[in-house]
Amino acid sequence: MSTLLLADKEDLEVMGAVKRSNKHTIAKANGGSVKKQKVAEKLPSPESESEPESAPEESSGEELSDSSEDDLDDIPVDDKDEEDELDQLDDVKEDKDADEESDDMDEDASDEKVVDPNKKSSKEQHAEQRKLLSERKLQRKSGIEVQRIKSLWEKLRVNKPTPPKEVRDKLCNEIWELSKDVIYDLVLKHDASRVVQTLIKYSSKERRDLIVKSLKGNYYQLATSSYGKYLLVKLLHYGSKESRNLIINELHGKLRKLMRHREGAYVVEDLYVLYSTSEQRQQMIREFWGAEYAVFRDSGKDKTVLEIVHELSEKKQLIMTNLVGTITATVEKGSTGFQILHAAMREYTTILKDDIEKNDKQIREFIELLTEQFAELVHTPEGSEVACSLIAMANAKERKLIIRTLKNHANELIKNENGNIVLITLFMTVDDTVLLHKSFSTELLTDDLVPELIKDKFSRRPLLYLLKGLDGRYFSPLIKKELHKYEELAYKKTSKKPQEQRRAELSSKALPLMYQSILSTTKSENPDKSFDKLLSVNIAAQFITELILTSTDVAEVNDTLRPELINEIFEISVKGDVLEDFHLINKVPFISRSLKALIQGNEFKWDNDTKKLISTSNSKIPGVGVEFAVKVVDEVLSSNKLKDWTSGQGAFVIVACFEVLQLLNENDKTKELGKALKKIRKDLSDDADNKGAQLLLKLIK
DNA sequence: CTAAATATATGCTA
DNA sequence: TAGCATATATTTAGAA
Repeated sequence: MSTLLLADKEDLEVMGAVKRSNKHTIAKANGGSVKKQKVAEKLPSPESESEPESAPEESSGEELSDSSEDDLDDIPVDDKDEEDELDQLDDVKEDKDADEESDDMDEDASDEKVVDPNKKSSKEQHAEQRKLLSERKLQRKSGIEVQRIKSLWEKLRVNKPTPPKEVRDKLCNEIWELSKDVIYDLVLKHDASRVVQTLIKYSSKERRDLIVKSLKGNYYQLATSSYGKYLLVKLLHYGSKESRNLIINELHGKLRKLMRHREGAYVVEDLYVLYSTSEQRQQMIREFWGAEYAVFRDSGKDKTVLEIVHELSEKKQLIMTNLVGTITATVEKGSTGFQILHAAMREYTTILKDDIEKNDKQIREFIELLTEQFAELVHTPEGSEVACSLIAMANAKERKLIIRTLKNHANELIKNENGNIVLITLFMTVDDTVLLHKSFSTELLTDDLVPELIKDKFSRRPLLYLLKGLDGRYFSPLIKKELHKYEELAYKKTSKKPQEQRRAELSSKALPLMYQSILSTTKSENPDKSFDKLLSVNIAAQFITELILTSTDVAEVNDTLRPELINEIFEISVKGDVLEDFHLINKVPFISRSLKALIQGNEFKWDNDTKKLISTSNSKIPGVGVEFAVKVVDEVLSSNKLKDWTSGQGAFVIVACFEVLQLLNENDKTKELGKALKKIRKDLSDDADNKGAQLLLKLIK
């Protein structure tokens, strides 16, 4: 029943701290799956109604009979009675947790409702029962101590006002004196283990270490206990390196069993994700290789699975069987989201990839096992790696099924740091571009989503891939290498279509959708979703520039969509008074770069060797390049704003225009601009801090 | 492309 | 042991 009785603020603090300390990598990704689940379990939604708290007589024995700990038999009932009076808040939570946890409870609860009106009349019954139970309680192991400790604890844990430190320390010391010899009798009981948790929280390092030592030999039991597991997690959280090491080593060899255990699996997951060093993680994963590694925890140390597998061929079969056994059991248990499992899967996948011909049967089976759960994989780095590798090795039919699963999670997939890589892998490997487009592009490239997607570092990546391929500007060498590996793997068997053709097919379908969605913001009623808000975000503006500079043979884009978008940008960032603070040029420094990019278009680029602008052989894109430069110059000159433009960031825009015009021998315009610039030469030289202005001076010499 | 900035891991000191 | 400093990897910005 109530596994989560211990969920109080302390637990949440632990989780919070934990999340923060891991924000960059795994835990963050994990937050999406495992962690969140747990927190959700612990924090029932406030709106759900609170059940009648006092447990009715009937519900006592049965619900506990399924509990594996004999020690626990009748605790929850009497505890409940007590707790009701002592701490209503907590109990509301607890009862609800209990409901979620066990069906029996639900039934009991609904029974109660019927009885509820009679509650008052049963008061005496209650009193009687309470007496009975407290007698029984005293007979349990260390019963007397438990009673006294608990009453002390009640004083300690009141929250408002929090007891002053001296009082707290005094209470802690008293509790410690009472409990130090009977720790193990306490930790498996739900309320008593809470006492110990509080004790740990307020204790010194030495005392914590003592607690850890006194529980030596009992950690497996603790991990598998519904109540003890929280204590164990607290020990890990507050414990020293040595304590953690002691616990990890004691659990080593039992991890596989723990992973299959309802409670134990969570402890192992926490241990792996939050409380172990990378070396310890490797050690934990090795245990999944097989008995030899479970017994000798250093066996195979500093070696990769592949190295082991290559050493002895008979080991390969054994390790594979062991790995897939644990993985299958855990997946079937419904814990596909566990990160430690993802790590095990990665090991297995590494072996599979090693020889896709010989491992064909296992590959097919593994893919089948995971197809329906694919969305659970993609949020962790390891899981994402597994997902990408499997997609690469899957045949057309399997890919189709995987896509069907992922389609339902397209939004989370593209936004996630690790998930977006999976989407790109799909874009790079699946030949059926019609299916891809239907499953993802039409889902994602909507008026609502696109502005969001292009503002985000991760979610814009798949879109950028469609535009530019694996451009080094947006894809770090590491990621590129990874993606190329999947690509290579995919082309060994399933994928046939030339990469550029695939991307062209996808992007020609996606481009109009992107344009339309971005253009829709110019008509948005909501000021927060307006076009200029979008342009004010650096990476969004950058994306829009890339979009415009992507050449295509889609007529709709060339004839209407692109000109429209260019015009919107022109209206918003070139027209108007550049001296005003709210003008985009002043508000968003990046805009001048975007404009410069548009002025240079695909036709020109800066050559770092000759330190000059040169023409490129790229196909010209209508509306940008010199065409845009002329448009800007005309606007600036005709409205007499040249001086305004050259006095700030805008000067770089004018520089770009001048260079482009000069290079193309557009003599009339160049002369016109040059003349105008010479007129304000003095202003330029006065503006010594403005590097753009100084560049202009050099140009008109 | 390079330099600066930032994030991350690791070691060290009080 | 916590906080700080240092070394190192990765990301981001820069304006000849």
